[in-house]
Amino acid sequence: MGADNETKEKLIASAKSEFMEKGYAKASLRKICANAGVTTGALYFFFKDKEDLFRSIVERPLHELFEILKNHFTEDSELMNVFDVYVHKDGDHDIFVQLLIHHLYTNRDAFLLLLTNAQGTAFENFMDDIVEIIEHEYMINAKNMAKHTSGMQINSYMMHWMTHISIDAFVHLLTHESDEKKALQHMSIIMDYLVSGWVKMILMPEDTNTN
Amino acid sequence: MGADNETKEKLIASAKSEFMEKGYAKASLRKICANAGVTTGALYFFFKDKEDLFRSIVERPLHELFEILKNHFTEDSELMNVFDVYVHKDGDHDIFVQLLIHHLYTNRDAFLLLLTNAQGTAFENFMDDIVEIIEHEYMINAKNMAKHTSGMQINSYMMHWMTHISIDAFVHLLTHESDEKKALQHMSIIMDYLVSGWVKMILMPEDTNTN
Amino acid sequence: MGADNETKEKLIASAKSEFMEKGYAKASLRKICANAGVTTGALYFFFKDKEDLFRSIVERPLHELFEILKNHFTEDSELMNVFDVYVHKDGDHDIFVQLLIHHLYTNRDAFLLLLTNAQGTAFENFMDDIVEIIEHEYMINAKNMAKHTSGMQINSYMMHWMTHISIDAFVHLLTHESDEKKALQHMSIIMDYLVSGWVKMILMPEDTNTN
Amino acid sequence: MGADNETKEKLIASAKSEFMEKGYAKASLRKICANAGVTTGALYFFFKDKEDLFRSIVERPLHELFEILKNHFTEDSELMNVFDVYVHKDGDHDIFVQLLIHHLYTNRDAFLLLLTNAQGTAFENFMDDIVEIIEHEYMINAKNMAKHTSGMQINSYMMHWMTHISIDAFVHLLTHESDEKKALQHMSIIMDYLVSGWVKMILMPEDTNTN
DNA sequence: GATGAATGAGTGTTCATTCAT
DNA sequence: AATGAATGAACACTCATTCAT
Repeated sequence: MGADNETKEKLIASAKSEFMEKGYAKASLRKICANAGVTTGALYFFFKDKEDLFRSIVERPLHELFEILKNHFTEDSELMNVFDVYVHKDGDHDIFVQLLIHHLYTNRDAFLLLLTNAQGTAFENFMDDIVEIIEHEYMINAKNMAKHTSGMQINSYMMHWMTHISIDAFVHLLTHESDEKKALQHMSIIMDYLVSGWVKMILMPEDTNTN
Repeated sequence: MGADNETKEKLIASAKSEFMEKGYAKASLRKICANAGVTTGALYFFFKDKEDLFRSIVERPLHELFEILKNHFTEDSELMNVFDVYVHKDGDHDIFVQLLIHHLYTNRDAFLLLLTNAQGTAFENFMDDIVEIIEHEYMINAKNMAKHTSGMQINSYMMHWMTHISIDAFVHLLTHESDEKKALQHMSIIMDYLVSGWVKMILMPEDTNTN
Repeated sequence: MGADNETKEKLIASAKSEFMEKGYAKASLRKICANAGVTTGALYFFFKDKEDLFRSIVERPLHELFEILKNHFTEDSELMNVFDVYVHKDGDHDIFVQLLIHHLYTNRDAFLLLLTNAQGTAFENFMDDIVEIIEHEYMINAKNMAKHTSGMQINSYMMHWMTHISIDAFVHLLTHESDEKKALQHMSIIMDYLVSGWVKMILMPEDTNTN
Repeated sequence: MGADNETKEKLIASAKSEFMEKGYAKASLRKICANAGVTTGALYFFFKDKEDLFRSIVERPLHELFEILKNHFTEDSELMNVFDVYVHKDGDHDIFVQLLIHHLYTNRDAFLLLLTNAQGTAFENFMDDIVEIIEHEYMINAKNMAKHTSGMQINSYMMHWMTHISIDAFVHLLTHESDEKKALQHMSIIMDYLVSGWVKMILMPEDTNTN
């Protein structure tokens, strides 16, 4: 683990570019090996199979992403910010976003792979999974809000969509802006817009008719 | 002879579900034929090749979508609505959205295919293409706005992102809400939010430093 | 038979050019039908199978060729000309060659097909067959000659080769000279050369060692 | 590792006989593999594709043939022999023919493949190519001859035909005489006959009318 | 006479994977 | 730690042919 094998590194580098270029399903292990200058047998010494190779590329960045998310969401009352502009502790939230973006950009290859070339792997629904997790966290707070606002209930489609575009904002950044500094500037503007959305759209008048 | 061929219909139905399940690239023509209860040769009587089979499913709905877009965007000053809330002719725009959603929902299978399972076909960048077209239309008006607003210029990242989430709003609807009526209700809310975004985010202070 | 069917004619014309272009084996019945503007079923109304279609093109010219050869070789002592220059009745032989060439050129398509694109059909050894037939005729006379020339025997390899290049002279003509008149002029020169070969090379000293 | 691979040898042997029997186009890779006792995948480990397999069989013998031809034709004044019987250095020419025949017979399989079963490969016009090359060499000398013979010009059809049957003489040998020793004896006789043809037929009276 | 539809076996080729060495 | 060889199933696609209508 300390002295990582050179062949393994070459294989991973070669795999990254092949997966990026062709997508997981159409990527050829033969070509990955050929470009790494080794034979197919070598690959199978280091990796169980094709999927394991893919996993090896994205696993650590992904794990660390979940760590970052976990840390953020377990800080009490943290999520209130999102809905309650008055108590919006800008600093805290900004630090989280900054951390997130930094992590995404230092592992940009891996995340681009996950987001756009993972069809056929166990990670093919990566973005949906993240959305689901985040949405669940947000939901707790949304329910609190609804409880304190008479005659209003959660509009769950909007909950879902807002979560979706919130995550998607990061994805779009990663795929369209290669400079991390600019990415942060963009995200600052976008965050304000997203917060306004959370405030405006999450609640709707109670309606017994709505299924 | 008058009536459309039954085998062809069965093949298309079988293809739809195979493409949906596996994606274009991993879909097996053998399985499509087997599920349709015919041999592989039969498929090639009706379709030139795999891509032609895919195209047969999405072509007409796609063509009609472009017709709808073309009609909308060639109506003069139409696009001003998006930026200028005062002259927002709600009715007109609503009719357009209604038409669009109706078209998307009456051809839901085809559009889901196009949006999520077209990797490997000529349509694999379908959404990006649409975004590009729409963005180009919006850009004309954005430039007009910028001209009349001293000290401000277009923030092109926001232009792009707003276009992206505007289109994505329809995509999300299609993939998450199966009921057309509810889809319309959702979209009405979302549209207001999107308009607010166009107004707030498209322009930024002129800055000669920004590249 | 009198009023030959138009579709059949079109099929034959289309088949000719497809066979010519691709050779028998790689020719596609589908394409032949498509170019003739009919469906595959129509072809099978007129022809038993692929080989029958090919046969229909070459059969009559081939049959007539054999008639011409038969007529020529059953005229008594005819072949002596070839070996005995003193009794070489130039006129007769020239008329035969003229007739032969005329037949070959009026059915050039068919013979080119037979000679260069019949691989895979019953006619694939067409030229060898002709060589064998002619050689058999020549052999009778060669044996006569040998009988009257003491100490000499037939060199059967040369018999075969001379027959081969004699036939091949016509083939080369057909494939390299499109003008019938010039073909005749060439053949006149060639014939003299061939006759000299027959005279010089067919007999060799008797040798009991030769197997 | 040192010794050539056994499977590869078996595949080549199997391929030779399949190509010989069916011709290139109709030869089945599956049957070649089955007869070699391996699976189709194995073939693709050693050869890029069907054509590469064919090439592997004929490439070396073909290359060496061209070497032999090149060496022969770059010896100065060598070609004059063919036309000028007085300076005909029998010995030299005989050595060349001997070499040629030896090469053809030690690689008989490959050349039979090239000559009779290469339709569909890059080598399908092999004989025509050789004829063209040789004819070009001969033409240089023929033009010299014509220059020194007043009132005479080259009969280019005869040039071409003589080259053709000269090459064809070797082809006929290869296809009809399996014994190399006898082949040499035959060729000795044939060569004399061919030389007489070159002398007699290549020139014709100048005629401004001939196109 | 001819069509339109369908068959079923065949093609060359690529793939992820395995394993003795 | 890595190679070279081989597997066997799968792939998209083409073919000559058949046959009810």
